[in-house]
Amino acid sequence: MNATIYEVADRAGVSISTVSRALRHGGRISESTRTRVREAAEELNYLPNAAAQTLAGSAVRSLGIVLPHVQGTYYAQLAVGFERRASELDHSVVLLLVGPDADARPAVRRLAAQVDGLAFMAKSAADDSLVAEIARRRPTVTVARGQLPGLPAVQAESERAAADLTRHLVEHGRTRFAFVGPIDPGSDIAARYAGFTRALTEAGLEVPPNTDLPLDEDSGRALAHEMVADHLPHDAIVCGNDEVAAAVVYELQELGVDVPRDVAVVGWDDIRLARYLRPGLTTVAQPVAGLGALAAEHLHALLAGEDVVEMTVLPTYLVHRQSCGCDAPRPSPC
Amino acid sequence: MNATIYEVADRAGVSISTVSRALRHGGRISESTRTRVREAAEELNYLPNAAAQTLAGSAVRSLGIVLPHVQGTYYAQLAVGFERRASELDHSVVLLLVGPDADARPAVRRLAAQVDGLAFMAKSAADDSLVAEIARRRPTVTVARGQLPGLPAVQAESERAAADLTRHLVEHGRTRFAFVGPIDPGSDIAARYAGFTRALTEAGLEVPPNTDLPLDEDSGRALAHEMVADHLPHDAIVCGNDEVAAAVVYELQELGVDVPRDVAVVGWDDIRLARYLRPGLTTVAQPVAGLGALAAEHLHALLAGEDVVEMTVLPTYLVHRQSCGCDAPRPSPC
DNA sequence: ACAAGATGCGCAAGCGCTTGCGCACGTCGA
DNA sequence: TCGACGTGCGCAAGCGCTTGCGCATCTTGT
Repeated sequence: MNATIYEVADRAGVSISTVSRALRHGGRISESTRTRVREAAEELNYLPNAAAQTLAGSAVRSLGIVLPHVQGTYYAQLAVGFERRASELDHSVVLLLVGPDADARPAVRRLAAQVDGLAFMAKSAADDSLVAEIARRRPTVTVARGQLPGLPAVQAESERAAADLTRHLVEHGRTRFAFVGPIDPGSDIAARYAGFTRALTEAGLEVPPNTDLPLDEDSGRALAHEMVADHLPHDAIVCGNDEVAAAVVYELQELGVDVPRDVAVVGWDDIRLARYLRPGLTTVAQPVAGLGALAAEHLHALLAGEDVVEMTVLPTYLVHRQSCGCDAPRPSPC
Repeated sequence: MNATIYEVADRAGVSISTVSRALRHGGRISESTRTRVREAAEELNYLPNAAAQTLAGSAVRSLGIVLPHVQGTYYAQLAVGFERRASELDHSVVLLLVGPDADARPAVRRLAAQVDGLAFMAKSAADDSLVAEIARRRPTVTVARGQLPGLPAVQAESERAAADLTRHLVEHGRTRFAFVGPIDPGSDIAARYAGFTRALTEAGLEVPPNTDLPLDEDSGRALAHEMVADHLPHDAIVCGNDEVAAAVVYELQELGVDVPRDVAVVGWDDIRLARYLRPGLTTVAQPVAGLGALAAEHLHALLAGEDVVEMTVLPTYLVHRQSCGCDAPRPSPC
């Protein structure tokens, strides 16, 4: 294991420069030498040391991606989209998951030392000051986490979709709303909450206080129980993601509440299983993998010295199923 | 951006050795010098070049993980489990996703050059010969993909759980079975199919031919339609994962079939949404993140020169919900 | 047959860092 | 007062590789 270029050179009876050239962009090497070198490399299980290659200037670029290690498919899709595009662009990707309570600083710094550019995804993984610190030393983009001055950001349209979604529920005759999700300023969810309140205000409805519940299934279950205990104070629940919405729906049903008749529930993300719930979950589809891919592209451009637009917003769209009160799947927004 | 240790040394008025020592395991440096160096580093936004550090012998170990870039939460959990443990053990993790038709070889080789050890997850990402080739040059473990001679493998118990699951359905009075999933020799799914056939044989029931359908939702939908067209040739469907099972259930219901009365359907993986389906999906829970974590641990041990047991099998357990015919959730296996 | 160019290869510098060794001081015990 | 240590730091080697440059050797045109 771990043969070096010297051993390969020895075995092939050439110099290390020849080995290097033979194994790479192959300029000016005779065919016979090249074969000899290749064979020697093969016999020794030679694998060039990537650190040395990098140091010596050959571009083995790698990109880092940091995200919270929460459950759910959202972050996974982000990572997948990023990796796919990064691979196509010939970058390798280093993955860093950050727990909610862990101190991200040392880990993120180590990552930054290791990669040529980084993408910070979602608010929770690293705070703004950390991101700004890193951005001073490496090309950096943010994804779905609001904008920092001077940094390219990519995110999905949220405010308008949330307003549309809320308006749709208003059109179904709903009047007593609740919103489930933690509202970090600058986050995606905050933008959705803004759209939510705007639509309600425009409809002349009361804007409920922000519940500020975390986005997990326990919240959903708890909310359902609370609602039933309070004799259904709401007739429409806008959830921060589909997992929570699923939990709310399920638990309401268990407690004998009819969804959507008594309470409409909508989610966000359009996870794959949203369509298999009964009622089908009305939700907002986001181009999650697209966000990841775009982040990779921006990093690539940044590394190539190109300028990158500061803010990219990808479109989202409503997916009407039944949990909002629609009878059947509809092909297009009402 | 990208200040070097030389510039820091200049600015602090010391030699590069002092900078290196001051910023690291700080042996034998006066406090005043150390502060001066730190300040200089800070002002220059200095980040040590990881490639150089690696080359010079300081252990910045990184582990690679290669998996198919299929949808679903299974691989995401594997990756998360791996990353968490690897981080704890002070390894960074490089992620490589391989498409089903893409040629994995060059990408995997590049990855191998870049990391100190690799984990291959699931059969589809890289074939045995590739894995064997890489294993000759780097410590390697396989996860949920069967065993290769000489390589540590970790996987979840499959055969027995599949047999238990099948037997459970037999106890519910089911007699006409089908199995959904591609049966690559040596794969997890193959082991499950083996358990499935064993249980049927032991029960004196007919073993259906292997449908060998891919594990996606289209397969599920197609199967449902086919079954209805054929007047329900099966009364129990054992699916290779929960996503397929969800699709089968949904589509059967759409076609007016009662699940589980007319047809029982069970899945595998216990994805989070399995419990929110109606009927709740009976399935097999696997310690997926645990598999990933274990792989990271094994790699860590291998790099430390320790021996690692060749095969580790993690326990799985049945999760009884209603889609098998059970009336209500049960706390423990029947 | 000979200069001019093409071809094949080796030399050596250098990428940014870590670390063993040794030198110059300062401190202490006798 | 002097030798024996301890402390703080610099020197320089070396990690494994890439690549510009230059030197032979071979090919080609005339």
